[in-house]
This record gives sequence, structure tokens and C-alpha cells, in this order.
Amino acid sequence: MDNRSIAQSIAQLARMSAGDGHVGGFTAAQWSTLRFFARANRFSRTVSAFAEFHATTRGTASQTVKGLVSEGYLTRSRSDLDGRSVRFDLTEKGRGALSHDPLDALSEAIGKLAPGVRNQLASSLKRLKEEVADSRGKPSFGSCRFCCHLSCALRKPGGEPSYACDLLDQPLAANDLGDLCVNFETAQSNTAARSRRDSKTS
Amino acid sequence: MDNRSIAQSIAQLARMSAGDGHVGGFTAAQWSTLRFFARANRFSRTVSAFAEFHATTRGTASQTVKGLVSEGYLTRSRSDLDGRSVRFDLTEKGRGALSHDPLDALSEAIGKLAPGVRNQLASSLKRLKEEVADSRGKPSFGSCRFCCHLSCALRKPGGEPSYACDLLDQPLAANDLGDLCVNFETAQSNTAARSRRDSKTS
DNA sequence: CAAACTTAGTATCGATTCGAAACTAATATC
DNA sequence: GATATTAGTTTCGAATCGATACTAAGTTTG
Repeated sequence: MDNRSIAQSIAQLARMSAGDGHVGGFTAAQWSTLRFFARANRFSRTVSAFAEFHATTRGTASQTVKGLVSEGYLTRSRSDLDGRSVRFDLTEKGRGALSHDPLDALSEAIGKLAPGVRNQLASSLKRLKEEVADSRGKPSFGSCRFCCHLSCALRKPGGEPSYACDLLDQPLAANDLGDLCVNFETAQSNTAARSRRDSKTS
Repeated sequence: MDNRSIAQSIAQLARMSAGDGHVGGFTAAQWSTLRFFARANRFSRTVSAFAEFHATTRGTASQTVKGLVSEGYLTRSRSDLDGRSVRFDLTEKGRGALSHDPLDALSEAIGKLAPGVRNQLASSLKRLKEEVADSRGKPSFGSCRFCCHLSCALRKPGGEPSYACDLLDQPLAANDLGDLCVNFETAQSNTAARSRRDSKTS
């Protein structure tokens, strides 16, 4: 089986699972939006981050988000620190909608894999995501748990550790370590993210 | 990493790679169409099969195919055996267009994986595709090589083997064994395909 | 063998999505 | 303080989507 066939399998699998049109009252774009805002951390629940994640323009992303806000699945709130920034949060209604996510068919199939195979798959996908994102000069959206900007400190010996993001200089709750972040970066080869960031802070 | 996150990774990876809008002069739907007709065997290069593969309706699929025919990337020819059936074949122009496939970024990333990891990935994806397709009662589009309808005969001892499809009762060239087929079915659990077929031939 | 049904493909419709580009407003940089 | 950048929105036309209705060829069935 050649590389192209495998790549096409991934594309087909995604298409098959997400459905492309209306499933359960939402379009594919809307499902993707709900999923993103359910899994993104508080630094990443913005139109821009979602546009990056979804590989679309901010304009298109804004439209989709706007629609979901007006239907009560997301709430809109301005940031105190940056007057330009707007954060969107999933409402209870939004969280409820995700219990009928068409992607669950794929999740269940993944759950049936042997644990070793499943983990191998997860790590391969992570690797591919980083590779492709890097080649396009885009962020790959990983979780803080595997990010090089995560720092961990022990307040008192034997106590529970406290976490923080070195890049944004913000505290992180243990619960949030699995959430997606736009600023995700690995210690290794994330050349794209590095150059993107360096050009900013130079 | 939970099953949902892995599923979302697959969706994101596909989206990231295929791009969603115009890349290199083609829309996402057009790229997907070109890719399908490049890899499907002669029994499967139809509007219906493509609609199944692409998880869309025949109407939508017909539109996309029509556009590519009028632009010279596909040719249209009626079947001799079944007057309803129409087959579409990639032209040289179409084949040339695929040399700039945006999915190649993903293919290359896959090529960088260690051989064992790569094969494990391929087999996991195959498994997932079958599982999800089965749960939706749809075909999963595998290649004849792994299909339970493939039969192999040795004409003369020491000579090259000849292949055929037991289901359609048609000969298969050795070259075509890797192509995608709508009628793909494994010996194991393909209950959906079986019931679909059985209800037809009962 | 003819009526009823199924299958393959096409056409048309309105809703939605898409990217591109123009725009507002807040923040950075120089 | 002028200029550039960033976050988000709006508007536009083109393309896609699913739903539905349709034609024509093949199958089943009574």
C-alpha cells in the first residue's frame, strides 16, 4: 500500500465519519466548530484560532461562529486584556448538541482497537499533524501536556504540582492540560512555529 | 489521549491536507473527484460509486463530474453491457493535474514514518474504514488484493497466475489489483456489504 | 408479456459555504 | 505620534450542498 493510498484513506475516513452535509441539524462546518470550541483552551477559543484549525479564512470562520452564537450554542465575550480579542464559549445547549456528534462512529471504532495499536495510531497521527502543519507554516494544535511551553512547579513537597504556560505566562489548571492550544509547540522540530513566533518577538 | 481526540485528529489532518477551498485551481470536491477516478477500477468509475465514496448524493456527484468532463479532465462513455451505466475515465490532462495534488504533503509525511509504523498505520486505517462503513451500512472501498471475491488460478505450472472477480465474474489484470472497488468485501465481518448484496440476489 | 419496481444518471431549486477583499477598531512598533 | 499589524466583521459572487423531481434502462413479479 503506497503513501498516496494511505493519505486518501485518511481523507475518506474523515469524510465518511463527519458526513459532509446536514447531520442531526448541523452542517459539517458547524459540527467542526462545536467540536473545536469544546476542546480548545481559553487562549484558543477565538475566531482566528478556529480559522487556523479549520484551515479556512477568518471571514468564513466568523460567519459560522456568528450563526452558532445567534442560535444559542456559543456565547460571545470580549477580552479584558486585549480589546480586540473576543472569546467564544460553548453553552450547555452546545455541549448537549455534541452528545449526538456524527464523529462518534469513528471514536467508537477507535475504541475497539487493541490498546497498543490505538496508542501507536494516536502517536502516528500526532506526528503527521505536526509534519504537515510544519510544511505549511501553520500551527498543529496539540495539548499543553505535550507542549514545550508547559512548566510544572511543586509548591510544597508531597503537595500537588501547579502548572503554567511559559509562553503566555499564565497559570494552567491540571484539568486543562489536555485541551487544544494554538500555541502548541514541541521541543523538537517545530521550525514553522518557532520562526512564526520569533518574527513576532524580535 | 481519548478516542474523541484521536477521531478529531483524523478529521483535522484531512482538512489541513486537502485544504477546503481552491488549491491549484480546483475545489476540494474536484480534487477528491480526480483522486477517486485515478484510483478506482473499471467497475467503480461511475457517478454512483463516487457518490458513495465521497459520502454525498448522486446529484451532487453528477454535478462535479459534469464540470470536470466539460473542462477535459474526464471522459464520458456509456457502458455496452448496461445501457443505464456510464463510465468516466481520467484523461491525460486529468492525470497531469494530479501531479500537483495538495494531498501530497500528507503522503510525503507518511513516507517519512518508519516502515513498521507506516504499515501499522495503514492497517489501522483500513480497519477503521471498514468498521465505520459497516456501521453506516455503506461500502468501504478496498482494493481487490484484500477482497474476498478475488480468485486466483494458475494456468500452467510455473506460469504467471491469472485473477478474476468472483462476484462480477470478470477477469482482473494483475496491475488492477490495487485499485479501489465499490464491491470490496472482506472474508470477516462485512455484515453491511453482505446484507446489501444478499437482499439484491435473493 | 406487461405492470410495477429498482437502478443509473441528470436537472433544477434554494440554502449554505466558500475565499477574496474591504472595512473597523485596538494594539505594537518605530 | 505616524505607521504597521492584529482581531474580528461584513459583503460579494461563485461553488457546493441536499432534496426533489425527472428520464431512461433494466428486473421482478403476477
